[in-house]
Formats: sequence, C-alpha cells, structure tokens
Amino acid sequence: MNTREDVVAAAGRMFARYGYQGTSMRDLGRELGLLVSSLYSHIGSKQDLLLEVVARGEELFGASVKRVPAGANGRERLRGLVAGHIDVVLDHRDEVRTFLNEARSLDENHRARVVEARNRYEESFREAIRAGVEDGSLRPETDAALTAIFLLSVLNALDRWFSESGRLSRRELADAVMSFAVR
Amino acid sequence: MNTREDVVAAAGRMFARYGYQGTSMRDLGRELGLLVSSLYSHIGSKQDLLLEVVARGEELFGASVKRVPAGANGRERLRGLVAGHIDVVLDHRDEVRTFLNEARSLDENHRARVVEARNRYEESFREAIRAGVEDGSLRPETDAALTAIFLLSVLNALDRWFSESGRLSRRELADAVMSFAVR
DNA sequence: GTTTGACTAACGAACGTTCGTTCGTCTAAA
DNA sequence: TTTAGACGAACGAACGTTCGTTAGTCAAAC
Repeated sequence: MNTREDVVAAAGRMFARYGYQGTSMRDLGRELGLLVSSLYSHIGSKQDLLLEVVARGEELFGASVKRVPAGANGRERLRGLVAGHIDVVLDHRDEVRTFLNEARSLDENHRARVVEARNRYEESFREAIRAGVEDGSLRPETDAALTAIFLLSVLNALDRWFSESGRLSRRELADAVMSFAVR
Repeated sequence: MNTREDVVAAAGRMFARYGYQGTSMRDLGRELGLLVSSLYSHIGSKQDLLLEVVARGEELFGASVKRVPAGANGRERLRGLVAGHIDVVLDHRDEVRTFLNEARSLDENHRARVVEARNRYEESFREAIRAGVEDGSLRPETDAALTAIFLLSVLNALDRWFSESGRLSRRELADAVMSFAVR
C-alpha cells in the first residue's frame, strides 16, 4: 500500500530521470505497482505533483541558507553556503534536479516564483562575497556577481559527476570549489 | 516555401526552448507556417530531427578543438579551448542546448555516441592541462580532472546568463574563466 | 459487542484530446 | 512533363483525467 508521500517521492525520482514531459502518469503508476487511476486517490493532478517536488527543492535551498551562522565573516559564510549547497544537491538529488531542470514545465506564476527564489538564493552568495571583501577575508578584487554565478554553475553540475565513493570527500570538494572560486 | 534546412533550424530552436518532448510536430509546423504532414516532405521522423540537431552540436565542439593550435604550450591551448567553447555556446545556442540537454531523448545507441564524444572533448581539456603542468605554463598542483570538470560546468552554464550586451566581452569572459580555473 | 458510517487505497472502464505518422491529391515551378 | 512541396483527411496509440465501485480499517453509536 502506498501513501501520498510514496507517490511524490516516486514522481521526484522519475521527473529527475526522464523529465516531467517524459514521465507519463502510467509510467508513474507502473513504478508504484498501481494503475493510473489509483494515483488520483493521492494527488490532484500531474501538475500538482511537479509543483510539490519543485517546492521541496526550493525549501531545501532556503533552509540551507538559514543554517549558515550569521556571525561569521564573509569568507566563512560563503564556505558555509557552498558546503550547504553540496549537501542539498547530494542528499536530495531528485528534488534538486527537478527544481533545477523541470521548473520550466510549471505554469507561468509558479515558474516566476521559482525564478525569484533562485535570485534570492544567488543574492545570498553575492552578499557573503561582498561582506568578505569588506571585512578582508576575501581578496579585494573579487567580483561578487561573477563569482556567485561561477560558483553556482559548478555546484549545480555536481550531481552529474560527483560520486560519494570517489576520490574526493564532500569536505575536500567544498575546499576545491572554494579555492577555485576565491583562491 | 521552406527547405529542409529551415525545418532543422526551427527544430533546434524549439527543442532548445521547450525540450524534445515538449515540442510536438504540430508546434513545429506552426512555427514554420506549415501543417504537420508537410514536415514529412523534408524529414523522416521527429527522432531524425533530434539526431541531426544533436549531431550538429557535436560537430561544432569537435571542430572547435581542431581549431586550437597544436604548437602552443598547455596554458595557451587551454585558453584556446575555453575561448572556442565560449564562441560555440554563444553562436549556436540552439544546437548546444539541444546537444547538452536533450541527448537523453535519443535512442540508446546514439546517446552512447554522444556520451563518448563528450568524454573525448573533456579529455582534450585534461590533456591541455596536463601539458601545461609539465611545460610549466600552469601551476604544478593543478588537478587536471577536477579543473576540466569545473571549467566545463561554468562554460556549459554560460548561455543561461551571458548577454552579448552585458558588462563583459567574450574576451573578458574567457580571461575571467581562465583566472578562476587556473589562476 | 455489535453495528454503523466515514475514510483510504485501489480498481477497471471510459472520456476527449493530442501524439507521431501515412496517404493520396493538388499546385506551381523546372 | 516531371517533380518537389504543401495540403487535408485519417490512422492507431498514448495522453491526463474522471467516473462509479469495492474492499478494508477504525472509531463512535447503539
């Protein structure tokens, strides 16, 4: 027997792997051992399902920002954001992939909300970098906007290649990313 | 009246924007001012269309590698690869986006070929970096595998934010990317 | 201690629509 | 006179969704 939670989790898994448009409700039913119609005991629509998975991704990143200690200097805060991002990406691959790649299948209003959330998130990176430049923990010539974009480009691509059993630990990865972006 | 070229170009445009699965043959027809059935005067199938667009992306990157002068030192070759990648991404956004994001909709054999091409391409980055370490044009502690991944992560995300009319020229962008990755 | 009624999860059939593709025909240019 | 390009109708399959129904669970009411 399946709960609503099972359905959402399976949807995340399949949206991440095959895309929203590439996943049919019958596919999703098969994954859970259910007929299509049975899915509608748990959810309202396919679009609702996408919305829920994307919202979870959004919340994970939002919560990660909140976990960074406010007292630290700019460089430490940035390092916290990077480490947090790595954890979110690797611990919640399905939600993150769906959040990053499938948001375009949302209706316009919800998509706009996602774009806004992403901008806020990126701004927290820029803010930490600017603070680091001011408090001297980062080099004075560091470009906040460009550095934030480069960092997020690297971090968002992580789940395409990083393996937990590989050469690098998460900590070493965070070090490498940091020294890549801000020396 | 439309040529086969028009159809492939329009397909690239739409695959890049809406995804392969998100583009119907009727959508594509509407884009060209044709009925669906008319498309089949020019092409064999929707899958063929994807294949052709992806192949073009593949060739563009392959040609870019060949354009890098073999005589130069490692750092200069890497710089050439970066500049070439930037040009390909910005001059052929549709084919590149489709190549990078929609290859998963190819059948297994063709997808495998794309993965192989990407590996070969990444290897040319690693090779230039290793050469640079050996000839002294890059710092000795530079990690070829990690640096190549970081570089390509940044370069492939370019078309999501870079604007020709923005703050940076292509040359400045290449400089910024290089100094990020290899100091 | 039994019965009732609400609730959940799943079923199978069917809905109208859209999908990719095929076919035979027509028209205008070569 | 041949031919390439576009047309309109049609195909079977798949799509997301709705429907009425059923079996099982569990607490409250009798």
